[in-house]
Amino acid sequence: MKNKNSRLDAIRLIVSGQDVHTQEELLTLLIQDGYQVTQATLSRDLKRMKISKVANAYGDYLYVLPNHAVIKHAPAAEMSAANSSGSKPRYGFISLKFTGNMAVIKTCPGYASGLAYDIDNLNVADILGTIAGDDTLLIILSEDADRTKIKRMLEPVIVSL
Amino acid sequence: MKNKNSRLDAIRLIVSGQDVHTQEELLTLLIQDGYQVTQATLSRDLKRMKISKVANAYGDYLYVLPNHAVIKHAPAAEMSAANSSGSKPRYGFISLKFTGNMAVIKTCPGYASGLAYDIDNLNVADILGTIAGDDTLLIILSEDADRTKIKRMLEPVIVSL
DNA sequence: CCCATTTCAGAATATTTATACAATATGAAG
DNA sequence: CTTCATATTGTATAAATATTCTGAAATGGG
Repeated sequence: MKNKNSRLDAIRLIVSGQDVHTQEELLTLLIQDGYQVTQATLSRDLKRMKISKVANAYGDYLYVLPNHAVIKHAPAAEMSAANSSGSKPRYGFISLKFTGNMAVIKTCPGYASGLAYDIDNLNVADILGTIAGDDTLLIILSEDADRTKIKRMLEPVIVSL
Repeated sequence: MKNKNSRLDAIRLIVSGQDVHTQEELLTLLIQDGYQVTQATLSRDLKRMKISKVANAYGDYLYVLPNHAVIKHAPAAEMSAANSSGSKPRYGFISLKFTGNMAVIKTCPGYASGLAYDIDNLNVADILGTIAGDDTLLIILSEDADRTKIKRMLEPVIVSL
């Protein structure tokens, strides 16, 4: 409840789940959750996570996670690999589905970005890139990617750590 | 040169084409272009256009256009003035790969959105749309797109390493 | 034309956010 | 165990940004 990483997770969760207008407001919410911080630290946290303040349609300013341009969910998923082994998911992982030469991962709100980062760092040759929304993560595969192999490669990031 | 809409266009152009760190900086650039404004007006303009300030890797805050996942319809003139847009090359470019009817461009962190904007402005008929994340850019190609041709069309906006 | 209404923008200022600085902690290397 | 380096944070404050208040200009009936 008190180390930096858990605080960053908490911020992501709060920002993705409710309207936060100022850093002071976020500060209050975090303190209610038992975190002891100051505005200065929040400023740095938000900078590190690239969370930014943008106007919404009603003229308010809200903090939003990066890449809030939503990636449309793949329509007809033809294959689901969700929790095939019943392992405990990590990073809010919910499901993995393939369609065409893409994979779509659903996560709890706010977690797609962090998971995308981990997947990028796997440096799997058949994963050409990832794009993260708030709770959806699109993975672009190479043309000759093998789905079973991809699933196996992703397992360490999804299940453990 | 002096009405509101032309100013908004000018702001979009500046923000998409170069690094703007503060509203004061943007103010200076606009004044150089012959616009007479103040910081207060810029604050309102940026709010209206949902242009926001985000951290770029290594410490800077930059103003960026809102994330866009624009799928164009009815491609206008056939690559008419495609290369007439005065976009400068983006130095964040890392790699370009094709898969199926898509292309994936990897960039340095934070550069994908700006590059996507430039590519949209190329008005290449075979590029149906782009989706930009932070350091990854997805280009949706028409089914009969010619990869060599696409590469050639993209040359003006990317810098080969 | 005249008045009401709205849009727009500048100056001043309140609010919000970023950072310089100092303190403390952590850990590696000798 | 020291010493040096690095990381993290709070305090205080600087810097940046949003807004209030005001007035000028446009708009639009009647």
